[in-house]
Amino acid sequence: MPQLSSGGGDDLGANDEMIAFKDEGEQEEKIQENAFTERDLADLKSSLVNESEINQSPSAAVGARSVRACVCVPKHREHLDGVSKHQDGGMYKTPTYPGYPFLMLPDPYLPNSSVSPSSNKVSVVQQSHGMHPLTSLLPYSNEHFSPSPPHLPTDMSQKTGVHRHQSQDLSGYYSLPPGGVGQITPSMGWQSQPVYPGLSPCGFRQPYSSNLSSATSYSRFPHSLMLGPSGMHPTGIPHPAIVPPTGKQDHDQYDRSIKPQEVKREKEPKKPVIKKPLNAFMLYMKEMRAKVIAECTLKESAAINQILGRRWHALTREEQAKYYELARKERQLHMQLYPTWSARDNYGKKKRRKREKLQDSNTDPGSPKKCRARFGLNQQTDWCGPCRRKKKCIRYLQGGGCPSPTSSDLSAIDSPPSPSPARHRLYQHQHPLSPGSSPPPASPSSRLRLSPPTNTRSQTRLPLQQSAGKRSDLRHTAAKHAHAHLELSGKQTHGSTTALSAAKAAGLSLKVLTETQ
DNA sequence: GTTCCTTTGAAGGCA
DNA sequence: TGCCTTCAAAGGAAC
Repeated sequence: MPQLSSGGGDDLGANDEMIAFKDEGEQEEKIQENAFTERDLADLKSSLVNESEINQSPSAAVGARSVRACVCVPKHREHLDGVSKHQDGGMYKTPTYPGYPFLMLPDPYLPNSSVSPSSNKVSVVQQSHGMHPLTSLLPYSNEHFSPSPPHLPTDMSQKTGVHRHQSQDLSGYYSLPPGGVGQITPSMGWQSQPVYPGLSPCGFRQPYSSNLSSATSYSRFPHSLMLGPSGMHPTGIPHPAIVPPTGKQDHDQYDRSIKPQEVKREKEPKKPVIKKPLNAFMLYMKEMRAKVIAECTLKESAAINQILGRRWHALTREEQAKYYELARKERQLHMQLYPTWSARDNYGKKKRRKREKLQDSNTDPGSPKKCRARFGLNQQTDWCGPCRRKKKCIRYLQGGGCPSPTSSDLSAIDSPPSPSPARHRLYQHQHPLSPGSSPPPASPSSRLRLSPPTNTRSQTRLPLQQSAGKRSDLRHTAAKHAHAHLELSGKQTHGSTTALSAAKAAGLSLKVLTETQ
């Protein structure tokens, strides 16, 4: 795991944090800075039209790459290298993101995001799936908080705005409070820093000009989440991390604010949910997902994520460092915006039922706690009977109750040394093919898995076939695609740790792994 | 409509 | 302090 040395320290306002990104696009930046003309704007509009046409026939855009389908596997090694290079380029140089990072600021949350006026430079058209999440870095530039850009066309937001939804009709997306951010055109939002200085009808700029002048990232947060008093940040600036309480679906409803749902929503205002800032891997996934989908014609996120996890490990430290740095800034910004927010605030949304179930387990004879107590096990250190879980009894969670341990279970419990699951995985990570190494504690579901040490999770994950369990053949098929992809990549990276881990993650047998080695 | 799957990393809670 | 859990994104599939 690349540990960032945080060269410039963690101070949010450090200018050095912007240097790296500025260097990459400095040339274009200067050019664009001087070249913004009405002609550019016209080109921009034209590009928007073109993009719109492209979006109407996505197959055309993806088709070429999709031809490879799952056949992308054979070229994997090269592909991987290509991806790595492409990532570099994609992040900073590739023509896919012309002028990046200063010429565009598409909304990472906007599938159809095309351009952004966020920069006081000329925005350029951006393919939806090509939109670069690292545009989050853009706002970190002081430049975006410079005084109101005189060259910014007044109608620019209307032409090049960031929006989050597929529809071309922007007018209906935003129901913004009068006198608030609503005065920002729909395309303006978190990524429209250049607009802040001039806007601020609701005190938009003031809170930020001081605190976030040099290290801010709004890009990840959808402008569509610009909330009224209930959802707006105390600073008066709606942070895109704020989402309606019930998640994506509500979010969509919220965006399509002219729909009747909003009326109902207004009647029942709910406390907005501030999402967690994305970590490095999540940022990486957001960027690479589209590529993987196109290359492998996979649609199932689970399979895609496996590949992405594999590729993540294949990245160099420098490549990963970019994402770690971005994630760090995201967290810092998030921390500044919501100093009182805690990840705990969002606990229980998805797992509420499961937690309720766990709570119930405390009163159930089959609960892990009582299970251990029943068999005289140490509540903290001993395994919970047959499932060998420390704190949760898998069988109980499956609904079968915590069974009585068998003799072998008890012997396993008693047999010293009994490494903790994490230690066991760490050992396996260090000695992946160690003859005496026993498999990690069985877990029927990844939901119940134990968290391995950092960067070892994928290497110790149960084979997908197991975790898939009762999944349909379709799901298996999708997963197998990922497996095949991973398998061959593992072979082609012959002997590499990452290949091994990927192969293991893909459920390859030890025999296969050995042969691969 | 909700949950699961799948990944890694961050953060919080618990013992 | 170490371990464990939950959430963050994504979207198809299953329930």
